[in-house]
Amino acid sequence: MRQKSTKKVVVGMSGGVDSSVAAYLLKRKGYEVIGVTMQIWQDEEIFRQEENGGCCGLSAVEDARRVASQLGIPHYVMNFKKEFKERVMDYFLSEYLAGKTPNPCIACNRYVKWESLLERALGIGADYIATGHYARIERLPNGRYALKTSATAAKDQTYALYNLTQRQLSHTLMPAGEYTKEEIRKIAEDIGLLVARKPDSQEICFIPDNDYGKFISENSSEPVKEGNFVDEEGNILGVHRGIPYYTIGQRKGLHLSMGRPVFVKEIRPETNEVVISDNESLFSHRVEAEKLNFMAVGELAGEVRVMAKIRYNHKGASATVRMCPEDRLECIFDEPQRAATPGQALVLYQEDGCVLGGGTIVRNKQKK
RNA sequence: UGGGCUAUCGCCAAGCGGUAAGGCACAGGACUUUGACUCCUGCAUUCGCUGGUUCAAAUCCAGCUAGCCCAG
Repeated sequence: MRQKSTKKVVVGMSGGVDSSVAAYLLKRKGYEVIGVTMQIWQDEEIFRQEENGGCCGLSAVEDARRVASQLGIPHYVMNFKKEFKERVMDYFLSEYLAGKTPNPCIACNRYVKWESLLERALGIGADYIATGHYARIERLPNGRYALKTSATAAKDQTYALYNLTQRQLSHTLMPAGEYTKEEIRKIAEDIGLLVARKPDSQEICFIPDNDYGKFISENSSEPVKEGNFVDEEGNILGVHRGIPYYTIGQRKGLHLSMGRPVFVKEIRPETNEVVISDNESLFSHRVEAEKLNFMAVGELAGEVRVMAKIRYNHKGASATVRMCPEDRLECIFDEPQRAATPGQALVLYQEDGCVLGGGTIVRNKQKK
């Protein structure tokens, strides 16, 4: 008798298991669920039929539609290609050309899913949007909303969501965060979802062959130019294929036979140089971040002890953070971390597993 | 055109008469729902070329070729 006003939820359905089960769980809880699949980059014209027997983009829509029908919920396809192109792909290209290493999933979450999709959902009268992300949303005693690591530490996606605002969080549901991946698949099996066994997605969706360099060369307005590999003393070691082909810490694909493994230490877009070093000199205690977003707190006061991640697959390491000039944040790790990379996100966690906040890693000032 | 040295996988490099180490690079796979990293597997029937000695040669001998060095 409690649900006289049923809440309406738009679930972003990718056609995968997680979002499919998320839709199911919400429906079971009594929400009015609407399935929406976002059309973001898929270009129906150019999918390779011979090789795969079908385009992943189209099958995503198809899968989502069939799941929705199985669940008995309406399903719509919404076009977000423009938003995706501008906020994710263009950003991706310009960052790489600037010698940085962006995380497009974070941009996509922030701008496409939680800006465009959320606003459109609210526009059609929904109270929330929901996704299949493995994360939980909590209302803290201080009144703020914060993401909390999912029930499974092994499958936690809060890192890619640190940028969400309070308003966005207050209109978001993430039912998958209460379960482990295994449990989600089990649920899918139990209710007979045809996507139960569908493999997890991987790699960046708009670069199916995973060849970043090629994608950037073909899609950027600026030419990708060869340049020099240099060592830390400035000696020229060889010729590189163009800055977008490299990222900090990278070993493979350098084609440098030095007799010992060597890695990318630094990328210098000003001189089009890629600096090479050994593994040891990739470690550093200090990471600086900008474009901050705070979640569990409104602002950072003084020094705060946190667990910090510098990449998606980072287990996290304890550190102390504090604000520094120009709205930047300084993070000093107890133990030096390997290959902190400009463009990647620095995400901070409190002891309770809530996301304190995060930002984008900037180039460390060279201290001579 | 006198002397000396060296020629082993793309690079470096073991081997010294008994039937081709290793490292780097590279390729494939695993891991990973960003890039990386990491891990696993693969990678010279052949040792500059041509002959010779030997049961047996990358290993010894001769010639040739190439490179380096010293003399010129």
